[in-house]
Amino acid sequence: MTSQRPVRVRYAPSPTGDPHVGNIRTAIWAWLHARHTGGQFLIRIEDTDQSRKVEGSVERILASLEWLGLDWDEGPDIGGPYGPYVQSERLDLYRAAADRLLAGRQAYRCFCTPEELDAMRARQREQKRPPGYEGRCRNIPPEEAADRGAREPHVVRFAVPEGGVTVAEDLLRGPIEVANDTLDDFVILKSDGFPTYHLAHAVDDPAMQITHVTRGDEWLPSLPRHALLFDALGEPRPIYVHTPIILAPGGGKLSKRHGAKSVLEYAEDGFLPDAVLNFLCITGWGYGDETVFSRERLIEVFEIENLSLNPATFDMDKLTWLNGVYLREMPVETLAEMIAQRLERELPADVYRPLDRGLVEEATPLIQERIQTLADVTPLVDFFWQSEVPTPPADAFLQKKFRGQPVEAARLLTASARTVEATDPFEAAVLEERMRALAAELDVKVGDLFTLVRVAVTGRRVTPPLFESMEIVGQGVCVDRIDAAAAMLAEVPQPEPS
RNA sequence: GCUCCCAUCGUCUAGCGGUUAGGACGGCACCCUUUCAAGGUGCAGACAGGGGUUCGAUUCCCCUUGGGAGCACCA
Repeated sequence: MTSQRPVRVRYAPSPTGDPHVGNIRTAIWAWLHARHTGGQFLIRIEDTDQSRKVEGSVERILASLEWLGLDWDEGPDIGGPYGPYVQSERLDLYRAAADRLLAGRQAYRCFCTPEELDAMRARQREQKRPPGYEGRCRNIPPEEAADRGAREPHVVRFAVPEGGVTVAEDLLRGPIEVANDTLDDFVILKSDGFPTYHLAHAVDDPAMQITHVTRGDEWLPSLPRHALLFDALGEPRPIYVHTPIILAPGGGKLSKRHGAKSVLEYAEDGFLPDAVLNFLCITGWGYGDETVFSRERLIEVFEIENLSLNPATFDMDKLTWLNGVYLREMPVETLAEMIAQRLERELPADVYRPLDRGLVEEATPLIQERIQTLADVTPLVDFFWQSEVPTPPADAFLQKKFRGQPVEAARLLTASARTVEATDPFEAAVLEERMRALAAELDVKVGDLFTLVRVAVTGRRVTPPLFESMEIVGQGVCVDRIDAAAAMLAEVPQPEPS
C-alpha cells in the first residue's frame, strides 16, 4: 500500500473519430489512478488541427466514457475551474506563451515554406542524413523577423539549446537521456495561429494543475522536447507515465480488422461495460493471481506504477470469456432486461411486439450460462417466439444412430408425441420423467430419443435444455411439431439395403 | 538511416538475488451430462542468446538478436 496524494489527471483526446480500445485503455488507467488516490479526472479536447476534426466526435468520446462508467470531474460539457476544456477556445494562452518564448529568444519565427521544407527533407534523405529542421531561420535578427512576421506567414519554432544532454523522467522507466543535437527546432505555433501539441501540452497541463501526464508511449521520443519547453516556460514538469500500445493478434499494429474497434462497437456486439473495463485494464497490468476484478476492486488495488512496459496483444478469446463470466454472475432480472432489449431489436419483424416479458423471464435462466455475449441470445432462443417452426429436413434427424433409419425415427417420434400429449401437468420435471420412462420402454438411449424430439420441437440440434424449452413452447405446439416430423420422416424413401 | 523504448508459457501476466518459476485465456485428456454450455480434475507449455557482478541470477550491468515507437505547420 503506497501512500499516494490525490492526483489530477486528464484524458486528452482529439476529436478525430471514436476512441478505439487502445486509446480508451489509457483513459481507464488514468481514471483508476485518480479514483484510487481520491484525485480528479478531467477531459480536455485537443482540437488544434481543424482539418482533422470530425463532426460529432466529442459526443461519441463522452458517450464512450459514459458507457464504460468512467466519470469526470471537469470537462468540456460540465466545465470546471480551469476551463475552457477545449483547446480551440484557449488560443490566447498559447499565443501569449509563444510571445514569451520569442521575447526570451527561446523561440524564433520561421518563414520557410512547406515546399522548402519538403525539399530539405528530400535532400536529407538523399544524403542519408537524419531528417529535421536545420535552423535556416534561427539566425534572422529578431527585429527583422518581427517586422516580416507582421506581414508574412510564418510559424514559431522552439530554439533547442545547442549541445548538451536533456534528461527527462518517466515514472515507469526512470530517466531518459537524449543529446540535444538529435533534437531539431520543432514548431510550437502554426501559421494559422493554432499551437502544436507540444505547446498546447506545455501550456494546458500546468494551467490545469495536472500532476501526472498519462499518454501513449508514441510520445516518448518527444519527452525531451517537452522537458525543454516546460523549463523554458518556467513551469514545473509533471510526472509522465507513458503507456504501451496494444498489438493486433498477429503482432503488429492493432487495426479495425483485429478488434481496434471503438468501445461503442463492443457495446453493439453484446459486451458488458464492466467486462470490457476489466479486460482492458488487465491487458497491460496485473495484480497477483487475480483475473476477474470488479470496478470497486480495481479502484482499490490499481497502482499506476505497476503498469507493464511491454506492448500487449489484444486477446479476443479472453475478452469473450470474461464477458461470459460477467453474464453468468449477473442477477437474472438484470440479464432478462438486457435480453429483452436485444430480442426486441433482433427478432424478425413478424413477431408480435411488444414481446411477452413473461416469456423472456422464463427463457433467461435457460441461457444465462450458455451465452458469452448478448449477440448469442437471439439465435439461441428465437424459436420460442416463432409460431411457425418449419419441420427441418430429414437429414437433421437422420444422424448418428438414425442414419438411414427414417422409419425407426418416425416410430420413436410418434410414440413421443403420444407421451407428450398425455403428460399432465405439462411441466418440465414431469415431462422428463415420462420421456425417460418411454426411452426405457422403447429400449433406446435417452440421448438418442431426446435428440429426435429436440430437433422436431425446436428445429435445431443445439438448444437450451429440452424439457424446460418444451414447457415454454407449450404442449399443443410440441405435439403438433413432433407429429409433423414423424409424418415427414414416414415419407422418406428407405435406402436400398444393397 | 538516426533517436528512444521493450523482452517470463501460443496470449495476458505474477515474480522485484536463493521459488518444484505461480495464475488466467486458449489447447489436450478425463469426469458430469438429454444437445450445447457451465462446472470439476489433470496434462502439455516460458525466463531470446552471450558476457559480466555475486557464494548464488528470471531478477542487477553490458553486448547481440528480436519486437515496437518516433523523426510533420497530426496528435
